[in-house]
Amino acid sequence: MQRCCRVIVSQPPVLRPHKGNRTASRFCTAGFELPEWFRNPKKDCDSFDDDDHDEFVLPIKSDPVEERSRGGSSEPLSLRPEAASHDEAEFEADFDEASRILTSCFASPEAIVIAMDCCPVRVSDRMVEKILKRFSSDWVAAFGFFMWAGAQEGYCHSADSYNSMVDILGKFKQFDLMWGLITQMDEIGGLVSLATMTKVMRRLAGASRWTDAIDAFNKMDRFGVVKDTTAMNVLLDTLCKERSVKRARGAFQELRGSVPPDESSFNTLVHGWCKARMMNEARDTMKEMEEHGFKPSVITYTSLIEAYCMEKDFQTAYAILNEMCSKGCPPNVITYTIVMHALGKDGRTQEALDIFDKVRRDGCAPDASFYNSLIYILGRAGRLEDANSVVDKMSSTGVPPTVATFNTLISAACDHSQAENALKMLVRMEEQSCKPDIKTYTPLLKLCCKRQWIKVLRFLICHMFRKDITPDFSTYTLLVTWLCRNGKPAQSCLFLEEMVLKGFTPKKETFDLVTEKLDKANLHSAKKKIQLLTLRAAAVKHTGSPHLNKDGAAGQHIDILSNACGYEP
DNA sequence: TGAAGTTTAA
Repeated sequence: MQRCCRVIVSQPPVLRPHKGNRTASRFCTAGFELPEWFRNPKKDCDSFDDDDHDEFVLPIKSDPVEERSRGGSSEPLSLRPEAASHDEAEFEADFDEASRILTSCFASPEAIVIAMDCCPVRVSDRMVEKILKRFSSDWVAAFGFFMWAGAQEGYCHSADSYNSMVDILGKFKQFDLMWGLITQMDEIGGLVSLATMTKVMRRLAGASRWTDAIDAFNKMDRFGVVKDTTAMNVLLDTLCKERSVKRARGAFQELRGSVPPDESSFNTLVHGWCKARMMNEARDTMKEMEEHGFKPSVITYTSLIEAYCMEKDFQTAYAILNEMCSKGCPPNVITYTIVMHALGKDGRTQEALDIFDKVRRDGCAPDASFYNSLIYILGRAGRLEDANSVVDKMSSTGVPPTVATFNTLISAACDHSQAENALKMLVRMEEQSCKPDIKTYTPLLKLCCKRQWIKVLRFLICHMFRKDITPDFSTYTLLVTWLCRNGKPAQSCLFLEEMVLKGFTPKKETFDLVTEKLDKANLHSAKKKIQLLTLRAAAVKHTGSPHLNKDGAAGQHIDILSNACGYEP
């Protein structure tokens, strides 16, 4: 029913059964294995004392994060703040238990339903929401749990839970299952809303199924969702954001007779043209907007300015700024952020800082994004001290730093090889109860891969999991490619396999790179596995499932994959 | 996430 394959990455393969986990068999090789907490994050990190060659030592003895991760301090390893009550403790225990089961490799959502049936987890809306969030990058786990929960007595999924599930299935292009769920929501009655259809349209368009997205809009009244201006604007925005402004225009022309456009409809289209750098069309849409009695607003002009900034045509951008002032439509903090940021990115640091002064002179209140952009510019110019002092300035002016503030500082520190400062920032985030996201970790992970700091890499992945953050497609790609480029092809393989197991389809270049490096390192059996993994990835793309299925091609490849390495599934 | 702006990144 369940099985799990590991890539064997060295010669000869050393088969080491996984200690203490009944559900996931795991095999590894000398030197490196994906740590236990990679699969089962709630377990302690116990693998820091591996004998990796690792030049980097975490710098500060008193670093609370490090101490905790080693599990060696007097402070107990706490995965979360003290449970507030008995109920809370029970909830957390249930969550851990469900996570433990779902972290194993399962053949299908149905297999998860069977496994979950033996587990005394109490279902609630909150539990479902939390599990779906935690497993939002593993649709089989998420959907298996969702189905199991929905079958529990006395529990019915909320509209929000359905919407989250719809979104996850859409993200992994499981459109048949997604529509099945919509039908179910409709049959229960009244659960399909514009929020649901928004997710459907965005996921379809995101998968380049623009026509399907338009069809979804057209048939949404069948589910009781009104095709009004708001709904039309969602469709237009979706098509524009997903690289099809021309289809947006087409849909707009078709719908405008029955659905009255508003200012947003036009601004969405103008922004779409600007994003596509089709400035004539953008200006035409602005004219049309005026014909409909809507005056171009600060949003409209800002879209234009952004497009010219992207083209590095600062001359025109400045001209529009002046035009705005003369038309009585002054730029706001967003407009200035765009201009300042583009200047900074283009290396015109002083000009960018002049904008900062202008904003202060104009009495336009900077917000967090504006400050974050300033931090980015200073960091990029190597002025890390100044960048750090902006944070103090923010706090003193009542604009608290955000995740992006810290992420930007971490990224700047990493870019300037200040790993210690970057890691300290991670601690500071914790102190300030600022929840990291995936972007917090990417620069750090990249730096570790570049420097071959395998232990720190593990530490970070452990840290991520404690925060309920799982690698996404680009993080996996980053790990695989950077480890590979920096003399760690074997380790890179493990992440590549993990990636495929999670249902991501790596790019061909990623496979090619890994194969080439394995070849050079004479890791023949690993290369063979990667080639089989390529087939598996192709099967995933074809069947949409990374997991075994009764008749699908993926299943066969797994068998080959297992047999080829000489261990039992 | 979603009518405009900030952090990663090939």
